[in-house]
Amino acid sequence: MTIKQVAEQAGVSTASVSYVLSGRSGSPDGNGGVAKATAERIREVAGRLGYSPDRAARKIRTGRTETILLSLTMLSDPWALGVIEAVQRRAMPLGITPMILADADWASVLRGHDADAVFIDAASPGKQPELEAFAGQGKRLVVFQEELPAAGFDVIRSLAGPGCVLAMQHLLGKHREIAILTTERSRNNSDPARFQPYVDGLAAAGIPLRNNFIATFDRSPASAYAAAMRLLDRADRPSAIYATTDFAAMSAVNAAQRLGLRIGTDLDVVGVGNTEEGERMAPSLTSVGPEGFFDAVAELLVRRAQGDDSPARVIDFPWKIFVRESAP
Amino acid sequence: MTIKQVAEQAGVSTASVSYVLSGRSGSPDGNGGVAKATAERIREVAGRLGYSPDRAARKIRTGRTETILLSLTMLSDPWALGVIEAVQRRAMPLGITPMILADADWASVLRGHDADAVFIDAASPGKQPELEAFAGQGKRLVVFQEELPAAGFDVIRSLAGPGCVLAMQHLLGKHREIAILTTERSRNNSDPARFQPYVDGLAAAGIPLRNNFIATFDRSPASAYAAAMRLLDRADRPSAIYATTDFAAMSAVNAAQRLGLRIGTDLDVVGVGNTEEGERMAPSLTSVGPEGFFDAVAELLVRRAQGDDSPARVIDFPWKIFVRESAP
DNA sequence: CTGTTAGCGCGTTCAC
DNA sequence: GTGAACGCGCTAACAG
Repeated sequence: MTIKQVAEQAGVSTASVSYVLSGRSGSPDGNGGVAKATAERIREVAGRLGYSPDRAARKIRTGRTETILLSLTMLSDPWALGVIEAVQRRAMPLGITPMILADADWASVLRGHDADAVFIDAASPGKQPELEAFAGQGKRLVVFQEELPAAGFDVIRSLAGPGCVLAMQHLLGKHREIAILTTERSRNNSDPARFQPYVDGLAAAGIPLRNNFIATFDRSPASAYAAAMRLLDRADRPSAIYATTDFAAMSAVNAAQRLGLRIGTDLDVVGVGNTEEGERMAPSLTSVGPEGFFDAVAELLVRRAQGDDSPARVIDFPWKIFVRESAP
Repeated sequence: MTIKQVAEQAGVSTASVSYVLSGRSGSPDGNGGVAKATAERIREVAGRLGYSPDRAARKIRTGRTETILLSLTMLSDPWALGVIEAVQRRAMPLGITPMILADADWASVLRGHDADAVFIDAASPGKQPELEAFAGQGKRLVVFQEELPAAGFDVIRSLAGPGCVLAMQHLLGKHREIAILTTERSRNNSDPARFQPYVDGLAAAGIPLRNNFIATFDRSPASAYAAAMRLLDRADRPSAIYATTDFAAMSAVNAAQRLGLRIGTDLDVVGVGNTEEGERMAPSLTSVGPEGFFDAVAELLVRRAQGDDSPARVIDFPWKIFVRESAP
């Protein structure tokens, strides 16, 4: 089905078909200077033949793909679902399709695939040159990262640092045996916002750092569960766990329950991210997080996808603590 | 960065650049009849300029996008993650990028976006004409569905029916108060494979069907959780729950635990799908499911994406029951 | 006001 | 190793 076949069937030129179906240019009736009757006939034929323009061909001329790419590292994380859902809701009504790239190397994919806007949820600060290069090629990026400047691409961040301080303060009000469940990356301080508050919080309370109270996991729920088990399945287990993501906190709760520990009594757990899933689980999860974050991401992406050319910005979100059953 | 700029810089024609960089056609050295030295120079220039071909332009000529589209209805379902992970693993090494379409109307997206192969995880039988139309346009579809014939598109199914019979038999060995947690769609018998075994199983055991032992949920985990609560939070609660997905079963376990019920003692829960998450949760989930399913899906998709033109097939997977703690 | 002609953009590939 | 046509849709310029 090409535009040419539609034009033939309708007895007009391809130009007329294009004008009518893309609704661009010319008169405000949306027919681009084509008589109403003709426009109607064209639409009828296009409908009958099931024609719809080849996006690739269109892209070559217009530079637009009507697409937003979401590069998400950990799809199993409710955080990712939050992003997807918000973007979906905002973009679909405008005819923009959100495509998800799971846990892949965004750099290599971005090289070839062109979306009108791209969201990247995990870029180490070292990738800044690469990101700048893409931005220089005219790709519109929105990067979720806590340390990068807005060097040609938007940076959206949510100040996890102060938020995590709140989480630790909450636990320190009742506990001294506090373990941390975090990612390897975080632990190496390539992402200090979530790890440092643990160290500083203990130090401020005069509690020494214990190596066997530090457990790390990689991106799979399985490994978070195993890491939590390592912390809990022994005599000198901690009385509280500070988990650097909600999903890890949920795994910790599962592990604790498996061991017969009562959450909120034998063990307090605090997560980071304040996801809906955490709020809903039993027991509900105490967590720190931003408010309105997903909608802001969606809003920004859609604006950029529609060609907003204003200077790149850094957008911050304040965090607060949501106290629930897992750490009363 | 276009092919023309690379050609200029290297002092050759665009044809030579294309031959070298796409590695197609002609001589087996992969240079398409371009001298080694020239090929080297071209590669060097392309690398220096950071060139990479525009996929849209390439698609217009070759008809290939090097892309597989996965239309997945419920990303939060571990089942979806299983599909993604398997396809990722199989496709990436071949330079094929899997793109995910979350919970969207595949029909409208498919109209415009062209992937080399498309996986659709939820198509009601009524959509057959639409699917056939797409297949007729040369789109390669793989549909996960239990009733459709292979009408121009591949159908992969896993005989949930017999599997669910196993699940019910397992519960009927110990219980008479068995509730079902299922989707609205399933209940209307638009997907009888998972619902009918419940009805038939009870009938065969001479147990009357009770309307208040039937609870339905839609695609969100929240609603599965709420549905489970409706079943459990009352005096005449069932002693076992047959959930038509693993993710619903997990929600039921959470709900039961919140109510203080002991899983495997006060309440048995069986899921459908046999997901890794279910296996890992505490208590581990008894479930029925196929073996090797994800890899088969990935294998088929990749073959189709690479142009396999053999007749469309229906592929079946036998199911078995995996007995674990949630229903010993 | 209605419609067409023709060239563009980019990578591929046939014929020389 | 190259020239040039090709595929598809968009749109400026032009003609009735």
